[in-house]
Amino acid sequence: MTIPSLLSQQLLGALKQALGEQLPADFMPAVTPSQDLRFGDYQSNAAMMLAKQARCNPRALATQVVDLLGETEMATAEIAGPGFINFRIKPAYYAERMTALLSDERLGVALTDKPKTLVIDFSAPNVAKPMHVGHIRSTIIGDVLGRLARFLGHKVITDNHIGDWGTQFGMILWGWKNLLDKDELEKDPIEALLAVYKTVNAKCKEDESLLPVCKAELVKLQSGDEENLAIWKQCIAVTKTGLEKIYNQLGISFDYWLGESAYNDALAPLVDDLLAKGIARESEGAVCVFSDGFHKPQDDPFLVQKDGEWAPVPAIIRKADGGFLYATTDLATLDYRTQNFNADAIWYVVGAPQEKHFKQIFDIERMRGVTGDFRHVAFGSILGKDRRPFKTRSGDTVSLQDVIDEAVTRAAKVIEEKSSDMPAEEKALVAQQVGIGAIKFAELSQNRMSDYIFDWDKMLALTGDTAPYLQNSYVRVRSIFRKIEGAFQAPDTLTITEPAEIHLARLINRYGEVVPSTLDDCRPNLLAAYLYELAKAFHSFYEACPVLKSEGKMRETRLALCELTARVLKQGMGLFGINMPDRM
RNA sequence: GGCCCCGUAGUUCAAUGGAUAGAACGGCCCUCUCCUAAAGGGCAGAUAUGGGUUCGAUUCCCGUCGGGGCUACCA
Repeated sequence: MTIPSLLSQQLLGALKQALGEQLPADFMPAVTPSQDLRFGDYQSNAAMMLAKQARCNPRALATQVVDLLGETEMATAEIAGPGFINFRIKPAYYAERMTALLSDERLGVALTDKPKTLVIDFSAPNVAKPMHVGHIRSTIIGDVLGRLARFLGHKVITDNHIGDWGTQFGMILWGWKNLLDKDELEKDPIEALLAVYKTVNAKCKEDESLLPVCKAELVKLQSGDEENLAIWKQCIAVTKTGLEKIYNQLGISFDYWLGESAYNDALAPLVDDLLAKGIARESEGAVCVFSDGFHKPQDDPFLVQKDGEWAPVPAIIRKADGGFLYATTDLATLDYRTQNFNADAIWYVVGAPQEKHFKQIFDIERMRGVTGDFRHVAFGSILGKDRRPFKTRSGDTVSLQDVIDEAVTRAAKVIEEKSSDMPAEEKALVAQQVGIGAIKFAELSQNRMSDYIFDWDKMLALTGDTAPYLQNSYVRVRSIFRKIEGAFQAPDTLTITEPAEIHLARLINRYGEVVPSTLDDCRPNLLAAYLYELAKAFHSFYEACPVLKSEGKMRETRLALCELTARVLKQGMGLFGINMPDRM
């Protein structure tokens, strides 16, 4: 059990005594880490909240509660300000918990008591288009949510819902037959396909007669033409190979690659079913789902205000020409996941602009009586220097492979400067770990909802609040352990006294609180901030408290602090899919 | 027009309604005969604007200004 939950229980007991009947039945006092260490380790504002309801003086209530709490083995409570109850944890208590952590593989992170079957839908690039920086957010955040959920005991299914059935195939098919450079296809398949697509796209703009020809190719594909199907399959195959290459470099993998095309056969019956149930109806030739009036107009994803009136914005699930859309596929995909995977939670890691789309999808499920923890884990846009979103349609953005290459190159350069004597093979490996780590950490340390401006130097920075900073603290620990004789022996007791030791102990003990809360709100930046703080505390400790030169209990304690710091850093960064090198 | 997101140091980002708003980069000043200086210690510097709710507001509510997104047959 974490320290704040223990404190919360103690506090509840004291509040019950103090307030008796006046305490609300299901009240659980919040105990949170203090923002400023001058106010102790943890604080609660429960007295201020309750005093209002009970109509008493908050400071008086807090004083009464603090008297009841008294001093425990764990902490001393004190009152401050308008009625804060501050808890100061005793170093000996931290020490005691740490000896337990030394033999705990989970380092204090409890398994969830409500395991879910969770499908995470992320990355989802399009076939025949290379991944660009815009795919970074979904890919990295989705992967991390999967790792976190698994670690916490959920059954996780990751699914790459690739765009393999879009209208772009009309142009690609025509281009494949008329323009494709077979040599280029050998060398860099995705680039070759992209080039074809771009060329055809340009040609269509010049020559209006071409577009219908491309559309005809698409229709042929969709009606099962063998030649076109064969080409289409090849496009998917080469794209997948290219994508795998990038995912491998990033250390990311998927349980399934169920693209849009996997749901083709389900679309027509789905629309028929929605029509039969009266959830969808025809309008202007298309089949649409309209508002059922469940929500207030301003919260209704099927309504928009126009000229002072609420006008319908239906979800179209079948076009007037009979074609199906994004929404149709997503509904069919959701059905598949709930039925075949028995998913009770489905999280979509998709950009914020699609918020309305998902609100509609989830609302249609509500109308159909399908329930579950369906979430749109949205994130902000990556902007160009002009503060406008990168244009993905025109294709002139930075490719993900270029970002990776540049990151590794930059890391390699620093390694060459700092550790020129390292074997070449290790240099290459460390450059990979540092470079990729830098990219991932730059993404994960940001609030996922914020837009950010793409900047090479920021994304690939190797100093400051970055992965290499954390990796370096790990490296420093490993370096210490290389210098002691024999393996690390966990001592039975620890004695922490120095401020730097206490602070490090405080943060190590907090790991078990941070990991679950990071998943609760799908906010990797909480864990990133914690890990950075831990690394920072370690670097300070490292400067202030010599380990190898100390003796006896002090040395044992410091070695244990080093060991636990390293374990937390390694495991925490592992949850981010970032590797920690032993040397750098 | 309506709905959603956003506006914090020179720059890029943090902050479940909490106390003196944190970092990083950049700038200035210190620390390597000492476990990896990819480090540590210090200085300067910010909540767009006007109201409201609250013991307390960067956070919640209303208005103004500014940026972005969405707003029926693309994904």
